Amino acid sequence: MTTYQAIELDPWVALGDRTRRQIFGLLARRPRSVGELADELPVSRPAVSQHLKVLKGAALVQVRPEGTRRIYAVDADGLAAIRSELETFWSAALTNFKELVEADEPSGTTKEKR
Amino acid sequence: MTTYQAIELDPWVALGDRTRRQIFGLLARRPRSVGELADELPVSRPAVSQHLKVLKGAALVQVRPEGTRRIYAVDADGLAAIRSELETFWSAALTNFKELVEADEPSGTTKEKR
DNA sequence: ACGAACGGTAAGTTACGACTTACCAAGATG
DNA sequence: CATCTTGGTAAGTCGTAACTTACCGTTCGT
Repeated sequence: MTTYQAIELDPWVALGDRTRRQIFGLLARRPRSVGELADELPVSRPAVSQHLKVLKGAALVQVRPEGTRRIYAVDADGLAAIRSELETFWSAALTNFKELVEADEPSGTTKEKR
Repeated sequence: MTTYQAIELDPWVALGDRTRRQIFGLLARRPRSVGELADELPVSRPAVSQHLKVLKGAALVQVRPEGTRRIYAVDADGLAAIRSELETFWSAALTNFKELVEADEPSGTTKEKR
């Protein structure tokens, strides 16, 4: 229990790692086996395995057994989840900007003095 | 030179941290000073300062001096950047899914979700 | 000018994430 | 069955991110 063996359900944390984002990018292109991924990355196969575990814990990828191989693919639902969370930030920020532009706000929600 | 004082330009890494995502979420709602942020978070003010430095390095926030206070706000461009990167994953995955669906129709390979 | 408010930086501690190698389990293949 | 392939897991090392407290520079108020 030294590493990210523990359940990691935060997709942001999962994609926060460069290597995992690379893996995710490769899988977005097309599903691949663990070995295939490792071949295209500068890390060992076990490392890829561990990263996949995190991505899977974050519901960003899915596995499909195929003989002795495990074919990984991106999980559309998980991707949609983090996407919508980003949209939340986005719309909140946009709303905020609009209020700033309008500059004079009757409602007391915007003004804050301290 | 102990911490994230170094330039951090990766927005994914920046948002990978829970506290920073909280800060970012607060700023998305409305701009705030460092002290205001620290008041709403379970960490010290210097910690907030350090997180803001990372977010700024990732071009996710902007600063505006106002007296002795520094008003931080989300940077629309930075947010747009990470947003479009996510869209890249999204469209790639969608294309991939379509290919998969179109690919195996004849054989006994049926629908499989999750 | 003095002190308080505000915030950035330094320095140091601590926890944990990202690797590695070694080993083990399970399915294909002869 | 023996063995090769494929991958997940264990154990351990190492670097660094996320905190803390202490300190310092600025700007405002009196």
